[in-house]
Amino acid sequence: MIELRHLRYLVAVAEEGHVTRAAARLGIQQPPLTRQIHDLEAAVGAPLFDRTPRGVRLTEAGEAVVEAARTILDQAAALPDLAGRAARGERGRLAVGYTSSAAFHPFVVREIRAFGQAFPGVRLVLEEESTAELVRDLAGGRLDAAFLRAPPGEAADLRIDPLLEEPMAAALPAGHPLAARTEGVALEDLAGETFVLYRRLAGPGLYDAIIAACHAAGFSPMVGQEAPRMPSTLSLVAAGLGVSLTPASMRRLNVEGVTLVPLTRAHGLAAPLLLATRPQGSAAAERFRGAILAAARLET
Amino acid sequence: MIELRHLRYLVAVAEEGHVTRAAARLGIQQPPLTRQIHDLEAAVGAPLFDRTPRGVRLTEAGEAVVEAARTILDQAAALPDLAGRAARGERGRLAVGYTSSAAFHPFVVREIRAFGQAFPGVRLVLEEESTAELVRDLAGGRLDAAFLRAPPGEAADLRIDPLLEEPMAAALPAGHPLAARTEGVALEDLAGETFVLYRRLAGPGLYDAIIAACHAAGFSPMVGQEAPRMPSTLSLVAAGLGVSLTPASMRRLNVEGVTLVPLTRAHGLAAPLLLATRPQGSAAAERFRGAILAAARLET
DNA sequence: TAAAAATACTCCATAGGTATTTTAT
DNA sequence: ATAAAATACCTATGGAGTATTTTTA
Repeated sequence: MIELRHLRYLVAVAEEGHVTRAAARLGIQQPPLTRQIHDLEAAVGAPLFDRTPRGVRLTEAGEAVVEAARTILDQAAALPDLAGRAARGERGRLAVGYTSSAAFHPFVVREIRAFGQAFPGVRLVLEEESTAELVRDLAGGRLDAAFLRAPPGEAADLRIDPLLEEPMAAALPAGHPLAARTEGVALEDLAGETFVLYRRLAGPGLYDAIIAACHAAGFSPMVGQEAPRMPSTLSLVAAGLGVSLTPASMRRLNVEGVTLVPLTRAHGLAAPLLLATRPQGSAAAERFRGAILAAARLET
Repeated sequence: MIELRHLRYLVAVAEEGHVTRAAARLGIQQPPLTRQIHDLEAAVGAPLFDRTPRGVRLTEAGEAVVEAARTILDQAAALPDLAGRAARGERGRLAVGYTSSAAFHPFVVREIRAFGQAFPGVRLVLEEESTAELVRDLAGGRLDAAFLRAPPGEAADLRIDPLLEEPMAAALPAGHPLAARTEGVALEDLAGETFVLYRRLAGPGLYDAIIAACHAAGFSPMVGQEAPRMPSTLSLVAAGLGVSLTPASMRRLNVEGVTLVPLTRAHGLAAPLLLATRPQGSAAAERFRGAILAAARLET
């Protein structure tokens, strides 16, 4: 059975061109070294050295094997470093998910990119999914981290870290009388409007927060249409089916026929950005969480 | 010190997810296997497995190391095959030289290409040099084989194998009266012409053979110009400085202003093609020589 | 509590050491 | 004649075996 020891000895003898000198360099005696070289020759099935009275010289088979042995030894020598970097989360795979509404948040985009550049050894896998799917995939281990807009209900023991509180904006059809009010509209101004809302599939979220804020503003919103995803909400607004309330960062979507106006007097309504991770996640996941939390702290 | 044994054991445990089962598969007992895995973890500086009451599971460091270990083990397992193929001359480096006049011989071109395709593991290095340089480089070990046009003098114990006898052709300037004689010219027809000859730097060769053939044909050629390389000979003919005699395969050069006409009645004048090799050359060189000699035997 | 890994020790195979012979120039 | 590799034989390190304890879901 070939061992790395054989390869180390082979390389030493090849470099010295001399079994006795190589033995000295290896800190062993000549006879055992000779024996190991013979064992290796038997294992590879070909003579590796031509013996001369002044030393030894590599055969062609020897040349080929030494070359291969060097790369093998280098790879083996790199194992501790490799293991250390994997353990420190500097390499591996990191699957990050986000809801459609988080996808347009500049913070999310910027920080994912920054992490990828800081740790090129980590292969980033990105998934845009619904909140329910994100939670399921996190619990199932298919995701390591997810950016959410609202805390999932009694979610399978996930760590939820609040990152940012983003102001809301009113999404109005282009021709709407309030669309010209670039300085902002108050929530009260929308009383009497028909609302198009993003309907989360599981647990309380933005939907309920909006209803509650409207009540705080003194009216009960009329909900005309529910959309399964945040971007479709804006499409429905563009189609004139009503107005909506979205995180301000949705401005990035630039949907034609929709104007986003800042929401003044929001009655506590805001769009939180959350990071969900599994407790004791992978090292890369821990590193990611640390980087994201630090960035969020800087942001506020 | 990490040995391949450690890596073999690591892979087995990783595949079984179970130290005891892996030990059975490896034909050893569980405690020594546990010990070897611990030794590897110490050498690598990171835990490779998470221990559970139902077995073990790779850590991220473990994943990374197992992946690297697999490629290392594959490379080590390939060593015997590698050595065997190197010993049989199916891989390595082969430096082949040829004189400028052999470079245009279809046999040389074809057989070098055929060898390269038959043994893709052999890196072919080609050199076009003067005969003297070829002989020197062969002796110095910088070349493994060389195609020559004439045997070198008392050359440093090289093996010389005659390959082919190629007919000669008369190289005439385009406007020359004999250039129209496509059926061929006799050597005698060239009596009285001025000759441009390829002057070999060392030893007797084509030059002397031509002089001798002319004498046999009953005249003493007038040598007007000597060229250092076969192709330049044709340039000088094109420039109208005389006629020349070259191997028929020089037709391939297609020098403008020069017509090559077959030489009938050559008085024994022919251009031999020779292969020079070192005795006890490399395995690849021996293989090459064998292939070339076999091809030459088929040719005639 | 049960299955598996870890520990403690014992043994022996083999890497390595010592002495000497053989080989090739 | 000489330097180096090969052979013969011995020693002892450490890989493997046996028995037992510890761990954790």
